[in-house]
Amino acid sequence: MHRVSIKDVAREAGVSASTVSYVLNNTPTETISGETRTRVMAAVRKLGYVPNLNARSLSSRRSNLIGVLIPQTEPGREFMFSNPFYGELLSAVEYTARQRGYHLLLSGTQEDQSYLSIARNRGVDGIIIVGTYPGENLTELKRMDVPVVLVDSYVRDEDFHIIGIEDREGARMAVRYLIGKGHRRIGFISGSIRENGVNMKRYQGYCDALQEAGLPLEKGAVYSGTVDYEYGLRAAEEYVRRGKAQSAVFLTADVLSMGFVKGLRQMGLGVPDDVSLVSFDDVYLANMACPSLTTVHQDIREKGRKAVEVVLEAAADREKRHTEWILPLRLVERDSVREWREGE
Amino acid sequence: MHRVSIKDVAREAGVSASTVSYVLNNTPTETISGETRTRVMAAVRKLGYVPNLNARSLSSRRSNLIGVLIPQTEPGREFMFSNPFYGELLSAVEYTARQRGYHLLLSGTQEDQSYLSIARNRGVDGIIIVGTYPGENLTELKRMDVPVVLVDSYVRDEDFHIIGIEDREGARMAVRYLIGKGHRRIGFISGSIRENGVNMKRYQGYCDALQEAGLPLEKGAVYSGTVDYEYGLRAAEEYVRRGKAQSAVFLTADVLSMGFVKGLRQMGLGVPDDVSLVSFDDVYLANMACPSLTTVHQDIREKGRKAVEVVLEAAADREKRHTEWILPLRLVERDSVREWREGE
DNA sequence: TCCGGGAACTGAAACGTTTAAGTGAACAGG
DNA sequence: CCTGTTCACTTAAACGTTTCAGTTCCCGGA
Repeated sequence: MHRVSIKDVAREAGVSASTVSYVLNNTPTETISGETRTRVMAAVRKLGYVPNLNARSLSSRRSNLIGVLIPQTEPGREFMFSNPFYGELLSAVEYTARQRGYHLLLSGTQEDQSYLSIARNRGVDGIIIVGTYPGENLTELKRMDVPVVLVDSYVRDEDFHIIGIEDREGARMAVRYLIGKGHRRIGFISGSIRENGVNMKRYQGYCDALQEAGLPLEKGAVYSGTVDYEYGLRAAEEYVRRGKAQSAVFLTADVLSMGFVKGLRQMGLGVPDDVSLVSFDDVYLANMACPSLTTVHQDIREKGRKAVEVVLEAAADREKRHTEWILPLRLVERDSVREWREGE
Repeated sequence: MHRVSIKDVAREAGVSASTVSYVLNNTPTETISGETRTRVMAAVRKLGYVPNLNARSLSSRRSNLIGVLIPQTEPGREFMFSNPFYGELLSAVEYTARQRGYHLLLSGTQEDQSYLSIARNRGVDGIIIVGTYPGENLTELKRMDVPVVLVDSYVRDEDFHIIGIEDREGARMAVRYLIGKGHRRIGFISGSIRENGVNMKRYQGYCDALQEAGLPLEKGAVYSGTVDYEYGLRAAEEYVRRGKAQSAVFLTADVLSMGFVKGLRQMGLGVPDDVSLVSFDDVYLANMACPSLTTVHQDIREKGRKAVEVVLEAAADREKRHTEWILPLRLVERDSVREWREGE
């Protein structure tokens, strides 16, 4: 079965292949007569022709393809979306890209290199990398001269575009809120706190808030593991084992909260009656949870949309090496915090 | 900046381009000497060469790309993953594909045609379509002579591969379970019940179970809308408005349950105290919910894995026009159902 | 009548691979 | 010494576009 190509259309319409190409890419209208144009389009329709995008990419060096790299949080674990945040972000990215006539080349990533060399040679027009990557790949990335947008990464580099949020400020906002509700001893639960990582930033915000309220920083109030439901469960156990010293907790992701709440419940404790908590992200889950979560809201759709816009702008104008977009945060009050009275 | 091509490697290694190609695709080892092989590999490494996959696809008519089409449930709504089921499925698909050396070309779909003509011309090696599509596209799909796997679709066609579950049987299992717990009046909440659709199948299962227990089918016990959290909320309101006639409810998706539970709670009703419910899918959310959901479990990872395997097998052997895989279901008992005593 | 110039195309090279077919050297068998 | 095989490559033709550089043709102006 012969796939119909541009030549078939040309023959059918009685013109050359290049004319067909010009019509299809509607080059400035003056150079092709209306009559030819309609004849070509008729042939296209009649034969059911659709261009071969591989050939187009090869020839034009544009692919209308955006590479998207999403972290696979644990090696060997299928569910890269163990945190629904990624699903929502991806969804927003896909939607925006599709509106603009782009498709997504999706790859999960463990912390291996392979994904890079692959993603690059599809000839993608740009790459959106979500999350945090070790620095050694970056030089490789630079070599390929393709616009790169780093979403939620701690890396700062003059050759990459950045989309992020005020992690530190957001965390401070959350903890300050708890303090405003009367809490004096506040825990911190997060993924692994690595130098310059997102969790580190949020930890700093946590410290900031305590400090400005003159509250002590307790070593035993900090829990650090992985960002998923299971760790939330474990953190709850640990919290009880350590003696339930804090009346409130700040968690760096909503999924963590989901696990934490569940873990507490299994041990007979309730939120917010026994422990208050505020978390981070405001994934749609946060509102579904019970209690619904008071959380630092970030606009995930906007983040995804922005990522696509930035990558496409940079693709159109390769002079743009570096832009930085820090999206605003706000606290959403729901039902996971209660007031704490002095001496309770 | 010149992208290094196979010719550069050839020059560097002092061989022809085709030799390089043969080495890279490691054709049967006898035909290339070990010495040449190492020299080529050295050149590849030295120059940092990586093949251009577009060119490769164009020439070899294989792309190592799988097209994945995920329904965007509502037009204009970014979150195609409003049902986390899709995220989990996609994740499993991506993981399996990556293991096999394939990448994913992702596109959301409204019920328009455009996505098809696009997906096809990337020269994907196969297409995985999730959910249900109107029939008119199918003839178009057939024309493109590419293996197609339909996941959770009602369409049966000798030219497509099918992966699904026993929807009807699963629903029956769920409702039978409720009956076993003593419930006599049981509601049904689902997305729109269209001819031959998944929801129709589950509705039939619901009817089966009632019938075999000699229970009447009540018109007012059926709620049909869209498969998302919001409709779950609205269904709860409607349930109360109609007089809370049923002591238990079967919902066709976990997200629906999430909304329903929340909606009830807002009106002062509790699950399972006032209403029992069992739902469908066993998305990871189902276990996080409170109460955790008794639900019909389907193995989403397995579904995704199978989809990739089938599509790749079919790509390797174009004689395989049609296979059908119906994955098993089982009921997972959690905390959303309580026993109902006669005359309560 | 000739010339210049624009409109409306066409020709052909290029994009970077794969792969069928071809080539030459080495070598074994007779 | 000739012939046939095998080994280890190389040649060149695709694959289906885009796009630069022509080429025709026609028309208006001098």
